[in-house]
Amino acid sequence: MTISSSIDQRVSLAVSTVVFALRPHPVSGLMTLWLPLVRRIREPYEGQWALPGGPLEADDDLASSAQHTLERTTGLAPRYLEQLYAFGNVDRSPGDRVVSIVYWALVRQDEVARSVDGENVEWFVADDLPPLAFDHTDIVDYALARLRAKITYTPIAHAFLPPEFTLAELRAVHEAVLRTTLDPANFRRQALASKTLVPTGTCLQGTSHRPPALFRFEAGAPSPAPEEQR
Amino acid sequence: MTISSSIDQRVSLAVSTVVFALRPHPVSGLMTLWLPLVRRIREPYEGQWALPGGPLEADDDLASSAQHTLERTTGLAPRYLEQLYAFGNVDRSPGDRVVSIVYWALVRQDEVARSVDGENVEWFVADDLPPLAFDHTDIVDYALARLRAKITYTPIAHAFLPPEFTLAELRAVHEAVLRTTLDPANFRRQALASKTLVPTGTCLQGTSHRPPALFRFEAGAPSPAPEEQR
DNA sequence: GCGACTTAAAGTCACGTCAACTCTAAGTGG
DNA sequence: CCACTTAGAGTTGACGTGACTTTAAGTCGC
Repeated sequence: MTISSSIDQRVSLAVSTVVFALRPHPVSGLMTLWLPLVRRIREPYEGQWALPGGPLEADDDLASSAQHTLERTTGLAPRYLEQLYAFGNVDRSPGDRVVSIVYWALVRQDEVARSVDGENVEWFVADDLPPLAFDHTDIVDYALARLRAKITYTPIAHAFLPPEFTLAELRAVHEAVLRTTLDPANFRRQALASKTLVPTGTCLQGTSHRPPALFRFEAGAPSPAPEEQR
Repeated sequence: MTISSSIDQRVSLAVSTVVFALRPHPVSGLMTLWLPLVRRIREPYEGQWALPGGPLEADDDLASSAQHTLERTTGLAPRYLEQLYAFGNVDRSPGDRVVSIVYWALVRQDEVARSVDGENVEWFVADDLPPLAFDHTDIVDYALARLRAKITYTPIAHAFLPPEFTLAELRAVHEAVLRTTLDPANFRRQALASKTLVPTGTCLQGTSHRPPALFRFEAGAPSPAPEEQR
């Protein structure tokens, strides 16, 4: 950056977001990762599905711009937002060059309901997407890999959950994201060892069978600064 | 990105690089991380040190642009280059807004010699820098953290070394980067267990005392794609 | 009210990894 | 030939983890 000179040729700077949410799979009924896509209303790739995003806004930081654009196009307000990568290859977009700074985000289930807008926003199963515009398929694959890697060593799963939750619910999130089954006893052990869980002291009532204890996440900044990446 | 519109307000897109090399510390003589800085010749921050970089080049991908700019300003051709982060807060630069896509790079010792250009490029000890222009101090701190994290779980240390090297040399790189001493026996064990080291069969001759075996790194793509991040 | 059933939560055990340390190998120099 | 130095192999104990077992605490059916 140092020597900053203005851009002469046509280069657009865009901000897009890969948003993940958990919903039951339509066929299997299992909890599955979904993400919202926006139908393009102009060339190139008119009519195809693409990640929600838009041009960088003048008065907004990068993350704010991602949030605002997301709010405007899909009505979503994610609980977790982190920069993913900057994609800027010359040939990634026909016509003018576009450099996209891509974020990835997590939203709670109940947020999903607020988002169903018009016909131009739709949710898809993350591992079974239609062909996407631009290089967005690669971007989603990368975001999926990041999510799956990061959930194993950071407490981001809580972004999918309500403030209070049981260990079984937390485990269900991990199982859905990672597409595996996890041993309940072992999961409990290492979840408690991580020290980020605080027992509320209360138990979830009204369940059949033994009532599970409720937990809360330690009040720590869940906002991902550059520093905390790996 | 999806809806690409051109940038109307003054927004510059720059590409900068944090370059690391290993040289002996001037006082202690220990191997230490150094990095090249460029003296700014215009406002803002005229006269101050800043990361090498420049505006995104029209016909280059992001990484290529970083490489070319680096070559032009410092004469360096790094052996490892990976995207670090995109910095784009509104207030990070006085005057026109600058979004910087920052890379980090590793160069071999012998590359350092080729780089000493004019008075406007100088090498500094990475952990003891003068005040830098813009938010470049934060950027360097972040890059340092990334390097130190990544060297523990990826074989990037070879970017500092000649094609053939001994385990002691490899360990010296790790020790210099992490600023610790490492147990030679344990380091050997896990270095060999990682399967990325190939013994050349030969030993380094001419040393006092027992000659150490020489190793080579497995011929694998050391180019960092988005995929291989953590 | 009692047993069958289900999930929560704690405990056990074998295995693999790793840090700390010791021991042997293979050279050099006096 | 011995002292010295580094390379490299081996040993041990602590710890984390996967697979599994056991006990706790509730509901439901009869």
